[in-house]
Amino acid sequence: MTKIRTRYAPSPTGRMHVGNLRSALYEFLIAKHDGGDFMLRIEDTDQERFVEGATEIIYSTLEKTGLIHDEGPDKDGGVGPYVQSERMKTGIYMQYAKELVEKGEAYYCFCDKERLAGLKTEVVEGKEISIYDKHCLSLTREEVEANLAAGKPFVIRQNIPNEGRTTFHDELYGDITVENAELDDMILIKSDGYPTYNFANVVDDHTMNITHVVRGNEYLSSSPKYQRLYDAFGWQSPVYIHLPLITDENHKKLSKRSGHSSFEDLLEQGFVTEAIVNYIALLGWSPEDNREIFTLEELIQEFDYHRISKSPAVFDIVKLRWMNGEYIKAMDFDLFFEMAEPYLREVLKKDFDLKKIAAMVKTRIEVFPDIADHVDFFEELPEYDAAMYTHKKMKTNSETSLEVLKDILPILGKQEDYSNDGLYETLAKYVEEKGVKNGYVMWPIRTAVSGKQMTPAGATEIMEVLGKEESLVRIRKGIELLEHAD
RNA sequence: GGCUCCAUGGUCAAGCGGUUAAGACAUCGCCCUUUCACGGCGGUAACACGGGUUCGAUUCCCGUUGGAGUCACCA
Repeated sequence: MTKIRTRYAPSPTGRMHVGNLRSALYEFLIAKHDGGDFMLRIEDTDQERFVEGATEIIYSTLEKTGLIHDEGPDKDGGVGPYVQSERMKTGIYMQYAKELVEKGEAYYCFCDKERLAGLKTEVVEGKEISIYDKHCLSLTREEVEANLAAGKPFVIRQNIPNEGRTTFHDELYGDITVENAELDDMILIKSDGYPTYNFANVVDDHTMNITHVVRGNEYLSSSPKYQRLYDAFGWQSPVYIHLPLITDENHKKLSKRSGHSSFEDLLEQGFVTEAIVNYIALLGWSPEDNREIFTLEELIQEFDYHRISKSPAVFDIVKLRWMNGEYIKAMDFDLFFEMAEPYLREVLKKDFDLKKIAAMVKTRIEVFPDIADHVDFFEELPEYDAAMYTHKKMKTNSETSLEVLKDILPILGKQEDYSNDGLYETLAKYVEEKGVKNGYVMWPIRTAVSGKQMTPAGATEIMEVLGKEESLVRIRKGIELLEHAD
């Protein structure tokens, strides 16, 4: 059995879409699970769509996610990716295209844009399709030579007969057959001399000895054309694995409009790389057991492409959030603090013990930006309503709270030890003397020092962070508020 | 519209002829608790429809319906 060789073949047109990231991940996993090789090939044959810096985004994304390619032309002493515009310089694509022309499997076409536009037909409102009419196929060899000699712009088209049918095999979807008449004579070489994606893809996959072509199933319908290309060359076609689409909540192909369609979007929204990779791995694939949390290493171990699903999967940001929360909870504290600090500093300008606050918040957030809502009250006591002092279960209301706060104010005023433990001890004593439930006194205090319905910690922990002075100020404010209630 | 693919709860999904049809997210309730969250326990919720095949269909076949993808000198 030969080694599995897969490739990720993105075009540098912007940020890395999660659909593409998943393709890259599966291509990587399929190869690695089998001890094979994973290649990277930059498909930059479209000069118009090329986006400055997009190639760098691809590199950095793959590096961050750990999807490191194995092989490629030497570049600065390292393993570079294959780059089509570089390969183009060797004339490889044109050479192969001409081979097909010789075989009668392709032909020169000199039709201009206007003529092509005339071929378009509107099939349903707003949608138009165009099938080339093989006009230039009838050109004689002499006519072609003459046109070429005259420097007339040309493209090279694949010659697909109008008769018969073409079948290809997909590992997941099985045999798929289409009528040749349904297939358009697609362009192989563009008038600027560059190959089209379709053609470069076939030539490169073959010359790079790719054994498993893994791609999104939006390519399913053009695969018969690829198959005909392999057949025309007399090449053995690779194993095809078409991946189910990732859709948005409306079951449409995930697009930029969803706002979280790219890896970079997700990072900016406070997701961690490992959680993103983990979640994406599970969109369209599931392990034999019910496990959901996987490291990349574990995925390599478990990934069996036969278990890839055939139906599209909705990208569920809510579940990703949950998973991200799991990763944050499991994260080493120092690393967590490093990542959380910028978010903390954004809302906390005063001199707080950020580590203590970070620890409070670690198990309660799903993504880093959640931090702000949890901790903003430390910076400044928010406006709040006296009704907040009423808690059914704690059996508290404005009156009981006022009484407790008034009782406790002098006690806390004398208190020197403002550590969580020290404060708790003092308050516990008061609770005991009074013969009430913990919450009966903790609730009003917590409310007074935070002004919030929910906080990341209890009353004493909050006071510890706030310090004596600020704690007392806030309790006095609470008393004032309650006295002027009604 | 042609062609192609897909079809188990709201979402991700297990299942591959006989099951009380798993599990996770979300949702709801209870417990825990110095509030909320975390955690624990439990509940609601699914085989699109119609024909076959079979002793028996969620599972196999056909059709219907529904959804998606695709139909460029873009990838």
